[in-house]
Amino acid sequence: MQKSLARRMDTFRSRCTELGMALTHQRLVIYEALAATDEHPTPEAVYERVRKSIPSISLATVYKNIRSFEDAGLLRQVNLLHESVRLDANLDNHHHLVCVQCKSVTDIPEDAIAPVRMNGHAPGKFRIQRYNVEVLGLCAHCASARHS
Amino acid sequence: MQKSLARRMDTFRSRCTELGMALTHQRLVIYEALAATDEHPTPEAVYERVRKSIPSISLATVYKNIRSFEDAGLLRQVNLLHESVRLDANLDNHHHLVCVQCKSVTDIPEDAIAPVRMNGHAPGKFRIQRYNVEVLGLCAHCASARHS
DNA sequence: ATAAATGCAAATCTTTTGCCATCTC
DNA sequence: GAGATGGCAAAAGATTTGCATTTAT
Repeated sequence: MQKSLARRMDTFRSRCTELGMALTHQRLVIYEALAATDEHPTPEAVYERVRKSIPSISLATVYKNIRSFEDAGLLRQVNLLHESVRLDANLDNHHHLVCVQCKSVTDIPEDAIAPVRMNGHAPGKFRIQRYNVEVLGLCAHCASARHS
Repeated sequence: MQKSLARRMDTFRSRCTELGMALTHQRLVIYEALAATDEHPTPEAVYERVRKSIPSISLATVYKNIRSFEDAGLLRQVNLLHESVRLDANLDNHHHLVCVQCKSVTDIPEDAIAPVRMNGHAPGKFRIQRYNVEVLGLCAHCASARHS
């Protein structure tokens, strides 16, 4: 079951208090816009939505808060993994090891991972073509740096 | 086994010819820079590398060619999935259905997918934290639009 | 010779920053 | 009232575009 909007807002409020983040009107509206949808909006899209209730809000404020929410663990980027576009000339099907710390990306062959399968029914009428697995964790280097 | 650089360059040449793309010096050098590494460089990084052999090359040329290579299926973005940053307030562990056509992203609960496991040994000394699965394919809407 | 590709500069888009006014605690 | 936050405008970055020149076929 998905967490209800009300519960998410509660979590939001407590976490803000916990971190000493002021509960401003704009913050509440921005977070609600995010928590109320599962459409993975862009910052721009969030801005447009929030503008409906706070026409004077600034795009910079939206960006600043998105940042704060990420830092607070209240938000994730769908691709939190790489700071910018990354390219890959390896056309063989493969998966990635992504270091959550240094953001390095390492290819792993497709067969290094047990075949992924949906449990039961495919959701909706989605026509599956392939699976992309990102293995998140700490690379050897970052893992050992932790011991310092 | 990974395809050798030489083989990749062969594929590159044939595909270019096939598509009527001129085999310019810059193109060869750019593609080689990409094919010779698995470091997932940014466009900027590619530019810097290519500049070593063609100091006069323009960043715009690098961008233009990256585009062409993607279109030609000679290159993939690691996150080919979304055109820009996408946000997600759903903090529960979950996976994504990504429509390769309309780029829509839909959450699916973690347990909709059979637990992912590495076959045998974890590569290197990578310390695995969690798995992120992207199920790529066509959403119901785009799948049906195909029949037109 | 023709069509495509390059290089350059300017344009566009996205995201961040600095600073003062304002608001929360 | 002190410190955090918002708004605005400017800055910084990333990517694209237009156009004249050069290059591949």
